[in-house]
Amino acid sequence: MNQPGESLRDRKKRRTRAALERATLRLSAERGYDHVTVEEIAAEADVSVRTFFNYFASKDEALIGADPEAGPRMAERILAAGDEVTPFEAYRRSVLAEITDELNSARDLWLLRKDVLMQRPDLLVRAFASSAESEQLLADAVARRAGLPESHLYPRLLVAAGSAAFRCAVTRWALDDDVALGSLVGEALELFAAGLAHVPPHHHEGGTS
Amino acid sequence: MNQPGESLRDRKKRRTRAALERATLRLSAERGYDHVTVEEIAAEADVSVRTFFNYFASKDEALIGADPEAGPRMAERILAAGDEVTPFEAYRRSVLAEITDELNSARDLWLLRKDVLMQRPDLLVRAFASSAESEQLLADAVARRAGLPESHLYPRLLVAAGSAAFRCAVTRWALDDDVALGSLVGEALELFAAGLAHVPPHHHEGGTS
DNA sequence: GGATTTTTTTGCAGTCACTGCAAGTTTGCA
DNA sequence: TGCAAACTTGCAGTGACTGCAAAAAAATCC
Repeated sequence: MNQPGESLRDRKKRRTRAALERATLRLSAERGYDHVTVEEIAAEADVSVRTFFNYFASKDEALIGADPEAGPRMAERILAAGDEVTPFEAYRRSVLAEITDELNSARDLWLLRKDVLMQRPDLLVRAFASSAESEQLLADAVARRAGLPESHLYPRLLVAAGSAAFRCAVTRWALDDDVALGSLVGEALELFAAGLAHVPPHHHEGGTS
Repeated sequence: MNQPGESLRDRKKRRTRAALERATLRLSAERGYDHVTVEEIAAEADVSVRTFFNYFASKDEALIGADPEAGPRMAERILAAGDEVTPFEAYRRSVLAEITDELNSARDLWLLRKDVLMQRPDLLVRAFASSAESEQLLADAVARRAGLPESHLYPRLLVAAGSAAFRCAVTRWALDDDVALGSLVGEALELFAAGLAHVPPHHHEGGTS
């Protein structure tokens, strides 16, 4: 009894993971991240505390809810991009694709996340810290794609810039959501592409660019 | 009894802080960051555990040993820069100045730090997370300097890029220290200045590409 | 269907980071 | 010298996180 797509086991795991993520966000948005214990989260999701830690290495990780497959998926996309695009472009597309998918499939979670981050902007930085291994994976992919040695700064820097772009975009987005998160990430990457040396013009007011 | 420079109290505080920082690094380099307890660090520095936490908000923070005055100092420098330089240039100079000073006054600590980070590269990201408030301060300074509204992405992005540059430079530096850390940070900032859109050439002699 | 093997969940005991509070101690200042 | 402010300390407590071994559930085999 093993469907090609998903076994009962896999389905249950997905559901548990999702429940824990949602519980973390719901409770944190409601009464503040550090007024919520893992015990309460686990209770809300109807599993034991120990199970929480089988799914997430830390409370922070549950907050950002990083998909463990996202890293490999993005690396895949970077390497699969045709030779006609630059490494930067390949990376940019993989980031934007990932974010678009994520937002489409879990918009409600991001709204909760926004509430939490508005209360404590520093949590975003902390939560991102857990994605360190993932960064290494992506940097290697970029290096391969760009034909650079592993020791070169560029791949690491590009990936770190992507992280930073996302982080800043979310921070900005949490302030007021006139603009779509996806657009903000795109805008940030655009600034990195063009170079930070020149100050961008500031075409503001509700421009949903 | 109050010298213009430093009171007895100030001197003692500096010494205690330095002792704690050094103890954290020495023990961590020797037997690994998470095989060292705060209790041991405090003992090595001859203070109580409680005092450790009066100086550092977390064990991570002691590892990076961020100078609490560094943020304000850099912000100061950014705002003080003459009008003939761009905001980017003002920021770059403040970063490089800070790093040069830091390396000159605490090179030995950075060598210990290198040992620790070689064992666990992810610690760097985590340690940087504690500098979130400082980032806000710098971003505000950049925004003022560039005449941009606080909501604009650019200032935040520039500061985040600076963090990333430093982070990547240290990571690279920890691999092999043929190159000075200062130069690597400079190089990284250069890449950001020029824009990540084009792949940098890799001027390498032993090119095992 | 039932036996067995593999995976997942759980409870439990323990470690350790970190916090608030209420002394105790040291330094600054008049 | 004596008082006030700043710093240190111990203590008790909370809560994140871990390893381990047993229970429960699901996939596999006959």
